[in-house]
Amino acid sequence: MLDLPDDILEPPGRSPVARDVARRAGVSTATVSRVLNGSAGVRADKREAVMRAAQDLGFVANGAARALSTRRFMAVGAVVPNIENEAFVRVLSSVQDRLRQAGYTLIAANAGYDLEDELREATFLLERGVDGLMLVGDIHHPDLYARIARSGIPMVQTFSLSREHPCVGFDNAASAARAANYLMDLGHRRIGVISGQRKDNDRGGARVTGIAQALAARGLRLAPEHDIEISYGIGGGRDGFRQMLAGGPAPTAIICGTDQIAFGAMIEARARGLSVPGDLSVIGHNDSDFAPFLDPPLTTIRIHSAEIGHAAGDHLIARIQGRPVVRLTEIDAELILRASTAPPRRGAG
Amino acid sequence: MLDLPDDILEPPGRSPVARDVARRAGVSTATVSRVLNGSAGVRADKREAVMRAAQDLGFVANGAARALSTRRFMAVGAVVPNIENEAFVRVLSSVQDRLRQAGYTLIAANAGYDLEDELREATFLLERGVDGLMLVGDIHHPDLYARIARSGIPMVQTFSLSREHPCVGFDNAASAARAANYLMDLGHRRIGVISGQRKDNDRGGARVTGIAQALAARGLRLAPEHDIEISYGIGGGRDGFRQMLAGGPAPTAIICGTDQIAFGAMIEARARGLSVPGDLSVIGHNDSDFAPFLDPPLTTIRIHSAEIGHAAGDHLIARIQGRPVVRLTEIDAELILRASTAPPRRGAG
DNA sequence: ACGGTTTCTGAAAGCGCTTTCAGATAGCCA
DNA sequence: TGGCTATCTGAAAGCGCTTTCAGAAACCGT
Repeated sequence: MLDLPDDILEPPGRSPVARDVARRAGVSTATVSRVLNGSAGVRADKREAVMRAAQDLGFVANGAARALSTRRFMAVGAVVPNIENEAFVRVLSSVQDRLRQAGYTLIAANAGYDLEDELREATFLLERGVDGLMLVGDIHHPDLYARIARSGIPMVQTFSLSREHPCVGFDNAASAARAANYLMDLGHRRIGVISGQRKDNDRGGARVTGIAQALAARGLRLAPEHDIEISYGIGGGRDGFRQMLAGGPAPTAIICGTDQIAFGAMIEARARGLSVPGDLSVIGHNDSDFAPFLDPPLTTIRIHSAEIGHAAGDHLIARIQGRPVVRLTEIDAELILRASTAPPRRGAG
Repeated sequence: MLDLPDDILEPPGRSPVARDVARRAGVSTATVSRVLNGSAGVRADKREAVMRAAQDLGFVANGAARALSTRRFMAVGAVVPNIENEAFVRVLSSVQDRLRQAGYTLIAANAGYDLEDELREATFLLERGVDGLMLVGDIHHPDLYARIARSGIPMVQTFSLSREHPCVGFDNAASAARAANYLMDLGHRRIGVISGQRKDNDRGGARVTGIAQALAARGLRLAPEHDIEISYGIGGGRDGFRQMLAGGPAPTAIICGTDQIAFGAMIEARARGLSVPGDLSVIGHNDSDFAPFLDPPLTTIRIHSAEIGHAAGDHLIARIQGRPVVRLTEIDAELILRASTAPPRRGAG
C-alpha cells in the first residue's frame, strides 16, 4: 500500500472526529473540547492550533455524542393540533425564533385534534430526546402528563390558561364572551356559533361556553340550531352556515371559530342573498392575513400567536437553564373591529 | 437510611436505563436491546420478561445513545425559504408524513430567501446530525454543497428541476409559460407579471423568464413597467399592481407569483374601478385554499406540494436506507382554469 | 447417552464527546 | 535559584445504547 499523507488517505466516508483534530493540533481531545466549547483556561497558542486544525479538517462535532455526554439534546419539541393552521404555524415559527437564538432546535409534530395521536407524537419526541415540550391547550391524555413527569423535562401549554400546568395563553371563554357582548351591545339577540371540532379541544369548547354564558347573562340563549360544529376551513364555514339556516330562523350575527370559517359563512350568506353586515354580522378568530381584505373586512378576535410563541419559547429555555419562571403568562386576545359587524336591521333582532 | 424497594427509592430525577430493565428482567442489556429492537432470536419467556420490565419501569431508550451507537440520527432536516408560506408548510407536512412512517423525525428550518441564512440553518442541522436534507430550489450557497458532500448524507432539492442534483419538482419556466400562452390564446397582448423576491430564488426568476420567452415567441415583449417584483403577501400584491398602473398603460392580464399576490392585485384593481376578468385577467400560483372562493374564483397554477413532499420524503428515506432512487422526479404543475381569466375587452388587447 | 448442530445469551468493546482529577508547567516572590 | 501558588493539560472514566464474538444451553439423531 502506498504511503500517502493523512489528508489524502482519509476515506471520504469517515468524517473527522475530535481525536483527529487533537492529533493534528498536537493536543488531547480534552483540550479540543475545551476550545470548541469556548471554555476559558486554554493557552492562546494551543487554542489557535486547535481552531486551525478543526477548520482544516472541517470538523463538526457529533451531536449525538455531545448530547449523550452532556445530557442535553439542545432540542425542544412542539405538538400542535394542525401544523398547517396559520395560528399554529405562526406560533411554531416564533417559538423557533427564540430557541434558535439560544442554540436550540425545534422539532414540530402534528396531533390532528386527537388525544391519542397527540400522545403518540409527544411520546415519539420524548423518545428522540427533547429538553422541553410545548403543547397546545389544557386537555391531554392522562398518560402524557405521566410520561412528561417521568422524563423530567419542562412542558408548557399554549393558547389557553391552566391552573394545573405552566401555560402561555388567554382565556378563550372570556374573549369569545367579549365578542358576544359586543354583538349584543349592537342590538343582536339571535346570535349563532360555528366552531371547528370541539372534542379534544378545550379552546373551541371554551369559546362556545363563553358565548353561551354571555348570552345567558343577558337573558338570551344559544339555540341548539344556532350552535354548529363543523370541520375547519372555508368549506366548513359554508356548510356550517347552510346547516344553520336549515335549522330555523337565521341568526342576525355569528361568531366563527376561525377566519376561514367566517369567510366560508360570508360566502354562503352572500349566495343566499344575505348582505354582510346588513343582514348578518360576522366575527372570526385569529385575524388571519386575509381578514382585513375580505369584503367587507372581517371583525375578528386577534390571537397574538407570535407573542405566545415567544413567551413559550422563553419560558422553556428559562426552565431548561434552571432559571425561575412565572407559571402563567396571559397574552390576551383582542377584538379587532372591522366592517363585517353592525347593528341588526330594525326589527330583525 | 430506610431500606425501601427499588421502585420507591429510585430518585425521580434519574430515568430508567437499559441496565435497570436488564436487572429487573434478569437478563443482560444485550438481550434488552435485542427485544426492544425486535430482532429475532430471543426466547419467548425472556422476551416476555424484558417487555414487562420495560413496561413497569416506563423505560424509554435514550435517543442520543442510540444514535451514537447506530450512527443513525433518525432525523431529516428541511430548510425552506419561508416556513409560514402555505406551499412550504404543506410540503413540510407531507414530508413529515413519510418520514414519520419510517420512524424518522423532521426538523424544519427557515432560510428567509437568503443564501447565507440558508447556509447557516443547514449547517446547524448538519451539525445536529441529520441523516438527510431537503432544500428548496436549485440555487444555494456553494459552501453548502461542499458541506453536504463532506457530511455524506443524501440531499434532495424540491420545487424546481436540476441537472446537477437529485430533485423533485417541476419546470417553473414551462408552467409559467403555459399560463402566458393561455392568456395569449385568449387574445391578450399586454401581459404583466407581479412576482415575489427573485434574488436567491430560482423559481421566481424562472417563472418570469418563462413568461418573457413565451411572449417573445409570439412577437410580444414583457414591458419593464409590467414586470414588478414585490414582497410576498396580499399587501405586496396591492402595491405591485398599483406600481404597475403608475408605470404606464395597464396590462389586460397579469400573472402573479402567489395567490396572495393575485388576491392583492384583484383588490387593488377593483379599488381602481377595474373589473376582473372584464378589464383584467388574473392568474395566481399555488392554488391556495381560498383561491376557488375569491370573487371571481382565481385561475391559478396548482403546485402539487403534497405530492412533492411525499416524493421527496420517499427519496430521502430510500437513499438513507441504501435503496436505489431516480435522480429527477417531475411532478408537473397544472393550470387550473377559473373565472378570473377571460378574453380581453374588444379593442383593449 | 453422546457428539454435532442450532439457538440463545452475556461480556465487552465500541460510538465520539465532555469532564473530572491529578500531574505538569508556568509564574512569582523572596 | 528555590519553593509555593496559579494555570494548563492529558489520561481516563463515563454517558447509554448496539453489536460482535465466543461460550452456554437446548436440541437432535443414532
